[in-house]
Amino acid sequence: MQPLHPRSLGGTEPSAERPRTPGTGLRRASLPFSPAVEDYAKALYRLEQQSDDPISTGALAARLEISAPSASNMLRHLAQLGLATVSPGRGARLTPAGRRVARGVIRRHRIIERFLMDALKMPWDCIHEEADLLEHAVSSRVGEAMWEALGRPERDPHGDPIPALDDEVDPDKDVLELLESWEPGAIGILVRVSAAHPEALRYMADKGIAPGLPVRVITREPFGAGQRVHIGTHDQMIGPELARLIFVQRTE
Amino acid sequence: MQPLHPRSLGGTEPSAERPRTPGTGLRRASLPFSPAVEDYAKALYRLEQQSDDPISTGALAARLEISAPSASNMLRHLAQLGLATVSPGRGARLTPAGRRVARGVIRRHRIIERFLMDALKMPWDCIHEEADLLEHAVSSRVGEAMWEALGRPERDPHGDPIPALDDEVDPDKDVLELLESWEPGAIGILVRVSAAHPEALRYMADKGIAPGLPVRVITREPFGAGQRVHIGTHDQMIGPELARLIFVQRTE
DNA sequence: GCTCAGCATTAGGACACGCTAATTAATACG
DNA sequence: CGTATTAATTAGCGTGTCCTAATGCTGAGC
Repeated sequence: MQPLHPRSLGGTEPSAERPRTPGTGLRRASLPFSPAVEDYAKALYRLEQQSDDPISTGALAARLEISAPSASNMLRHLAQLGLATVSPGRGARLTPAGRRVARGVIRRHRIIERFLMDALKMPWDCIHEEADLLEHAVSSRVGEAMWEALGRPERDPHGDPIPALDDEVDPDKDVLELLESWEPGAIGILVRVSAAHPEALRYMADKGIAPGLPVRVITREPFGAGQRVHIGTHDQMIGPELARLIFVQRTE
Repeated sequence: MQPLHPRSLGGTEPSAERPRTPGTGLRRASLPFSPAVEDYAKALYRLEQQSDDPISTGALAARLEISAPSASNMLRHLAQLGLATVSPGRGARLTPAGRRVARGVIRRHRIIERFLMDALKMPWDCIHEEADLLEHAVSSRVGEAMWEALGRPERDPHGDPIPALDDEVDPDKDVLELLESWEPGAIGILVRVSAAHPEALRYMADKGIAPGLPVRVITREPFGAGQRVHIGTHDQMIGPELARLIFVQRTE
C-alpha cells in the first residue's frame, strides 16, 4: 500500500495535463499527507503509547487543542485514508499504516531538532517550535540526509529516541523511570527530559541539566519540597514538578 | 497573530477567551504569510525583474500555472495585505513591503539549496524541488542560522545570488550574458545556470558543467548546431537550447 | 463608430480544516 | 427505571485557495 516514499519522480511531463486537485493550495503536491493528517496521526500515536485503550475523540481534541467536532470529523477522514479505524462513539486506533505515518513524522521531528541544535547551533528553547513547523515540509529524503549528516544519531537533544519507521517497540519501555520516583542513593544516567515545557527547558539549560549526564539522588526533602540530586558535576535541588519531566535510567 | 502558546491553564472562564481564527489549519500560526501569498510575491518579483511594466494577471497565472481568475482573486488579497498595488484591468506591482517578502522567500530558497547541496550532499537535480517545499516552512531565524553555518555564501549552487532583504539591486545586472550570445574567442567564468529545467541540470551535472568554472568559446557551428566550448578542463558541444540556460561573465 | 478577439473579472463551486450550536448516544444517580 | 450529566456526532458556517463558466472591457480592423 502506498509507497511511503514521497516524490513521485516518475513525472515525465513538465507541466499541464495534471488534474490539479482543487482547493489544495499551490504546493504540497508531492508530500503524501497533509500537515493536519500528520499531526493527527502523531497525536494518536502518542496517546496510544500512554493508554492502550482506543483513543476517545475528546482526548484527541484536547491533545491537539481543537474542538471535539473537528477531531471527530478528521477521524473519519483518517479512517478513509486507511490510517485509523474508528468505532463510532467508542474511540479510534491507528492502523499499522497510520503508525508508520506517525513514526515518520516523529522521526523527522527529532532528526530536525538534533539538526537545529547540532548543525545550526540554535538555542534550546526554540528548536521544538521550529521543528514543529518543519516536520511537515521535510521530505523523508531530506530527513534521511540530515540523519546521515549528523552521523545517524539515536536520540534527539531532549533524549527522545529517534524511531525507525518500522520500530514497533519503544526502546525506553521498561528502562526509563521518572526521577521523581527515585529514592536517595539511586544512581543512573539522565536519559531524557520532556520537551513539553519550554520554560522548564530554559531553566534546565540554565542549570546545566541535559541528557547524558550521570545522576545520583542524595536526599529527598519532606513535605514535597523535592530532591537533592547530583547531576553532572554538582548538586541541585529538583522540585517535584521538574522531577516529573526528567527520565532516568538506573545503573548499578 | 497570536503565537498559539500551549497550555493556558489559568483559564477560569468556561470558554470564549481565545479567538482562534478558524479555517486556518492547525499550524502556521507563527509564520507571517501563507505559502500561497509568498509564492505569489515571489512570482511577481521575478516577473517585475524581467519586464518593468506592471504584471498582467495572465502572465502571473501562467507563471504559477494556475487559472487567471485565481490570480485575479489573489491579487486583490495581496493588495489588501499591502504587498501589491493593483490597477484593475491593467496589471499589478509589488509594493516595497511586497518586494521584501519576495526577497525573503528567494533568499531562504537559495540558502536552502546551498544547504541541501553542501551540508546534506543531496543530488543536484532534486534540491530545487525540495527547496520549494521547504522555503515556506523555514523561518527567517532558521534560514539565517543555515546561512551562518554555511559561512555566509553569496550564491546558491546554480550561481544565483542570495539577496539581502533590502537589496534593491540585482548584482548580476549588466554583468552576466547568455553563453549563447558569445562568439568564438570570448573568455570568462560560468556564473550561473538556470534552475528551471531539472533535466538540463542533470545533463550538466553529468558533463561536469557547474558555476565557477572558466569558460572559453572555441567555435560556433553553423545552422544552429551550437557552440564548441571549453569548460573547466575539457571541450564540450553546447546546443543552443542549453546555451540559453547558461550565464557567463566576461573576463579580459 | 461598430464588431470581435483576447484578456480580466465576477459568479458559483469544490475541498480541506477549523468553529459553534444543536442533537443524539452513553453513563450515572437517585 | 427515569432523569441528569457528559461525551460524540450532525448540522451549518467561515476562510483560504483553487477551478470552470459566464460576463465585461478594450483595442484592431473595417
